Amino acid sequence: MDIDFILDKIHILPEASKSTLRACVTEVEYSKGHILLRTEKIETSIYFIKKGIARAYANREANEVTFWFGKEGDTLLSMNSYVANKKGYEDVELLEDCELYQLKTDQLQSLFDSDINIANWGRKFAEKELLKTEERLISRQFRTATERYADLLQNNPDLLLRIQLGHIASYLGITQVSLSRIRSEIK
Amino acid sequence: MDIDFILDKIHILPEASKSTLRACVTEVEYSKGHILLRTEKIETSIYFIKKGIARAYANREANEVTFWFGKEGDTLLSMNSYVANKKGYEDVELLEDCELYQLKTDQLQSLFDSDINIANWGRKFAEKELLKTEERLISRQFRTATERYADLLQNNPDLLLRIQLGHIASYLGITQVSLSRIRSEIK
DNA sequence: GGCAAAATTTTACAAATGTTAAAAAATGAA
DNA sequence: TTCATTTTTTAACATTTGTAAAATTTTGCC
Repeated sequence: MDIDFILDKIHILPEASKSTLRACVTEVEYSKGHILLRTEKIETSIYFIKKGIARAYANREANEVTFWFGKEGDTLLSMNSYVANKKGYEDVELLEDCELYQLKTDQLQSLFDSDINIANWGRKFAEKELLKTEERLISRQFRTATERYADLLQNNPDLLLRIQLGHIASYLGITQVSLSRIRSEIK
Repeated sequence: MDIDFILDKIHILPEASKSTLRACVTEVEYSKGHILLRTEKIETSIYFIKKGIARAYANREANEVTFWFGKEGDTLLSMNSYVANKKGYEDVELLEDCELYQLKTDQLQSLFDSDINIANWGRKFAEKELLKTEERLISRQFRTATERYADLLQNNPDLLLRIQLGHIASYLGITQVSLSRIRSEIK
């Protein structure tokens, strides 16, 4: 997935500003299983996923809880590092070999102060992520695990094929045994 | 709670930009029980709460589910209207007589295009709301209803005194009967 | 293909939460 | 204060979801 496409999908940028922003982006590759972001670390980059999938999880006593999946075109970042310059609460693991666009946050921050188009691009980025996050919060409160699984099946069938069910169950907030029960009832 | 304090709490603004923004703000008052935002309506204003509390809820088949409380200093808006200019999924009811600062979103949008400081203020606003929303999402996934009640008791004890328990239970994602059980075990 | 390891499903039982209805307590208006 | 209304708690039972362990299926590698 092309970097121009990803940047414009967030918010259309005038060509001059887009060139400026694109000039800060570098490409990196990591293998499946690589831990890209680590809890307790202040991350200094954000990433756009060119190819591959990843999951964010946090440790809850003995077991880990997955709360985010990202795929091609999605943005991968520690929200706490990006917004508040604090340690994150999540690890991010690559679930496939990944190609990523990397952007240093300090460079982005100075562009925010000098280029109003990029400032508004950053605003739209946060706003769109906010809307997605609020929708997920509401979905979690409103819909049963069965309904949320059906949503996933409808809207992201590829994730179900690419990600193992233990992680999906954790993401849905249920045990793998419950997810198996749900799947056996649906089919 | 003063408008300057609320604006600066989001992101410090140079005095000139703050005056510009403040000039767009008007004060309004509504009584307890007033429905300020309505599902299925594209809202054209956002509000800052000077005094009072409110809740956002959506209808889930027969019963309504509360997913947000706001109090003094909080921002009250339909995220879907503000970000995507679409109908919201929530009603917002005032739970006390309220004094509000009102800001028309079309005025704010044009300030975003002309004043880089206000654009970055809007960016920080979205980013901070995003961080809060992500933390709530994770808390909902990680913590039991009992723990989330304890959090509320610790961080927002005033809400428990000001809001009836049926709404609190709905916000925590449990029935009022379960909340009563939790309360009887804690005390 | 065949084997070992990993992932998924199934089973049986335990624990937590929901439902419905009734009792008790708190609130507010005359 | 008193009474009616609303809110909160309690009780009994049904349903859902979790836990632990075993059985089955899938995956990856030689």
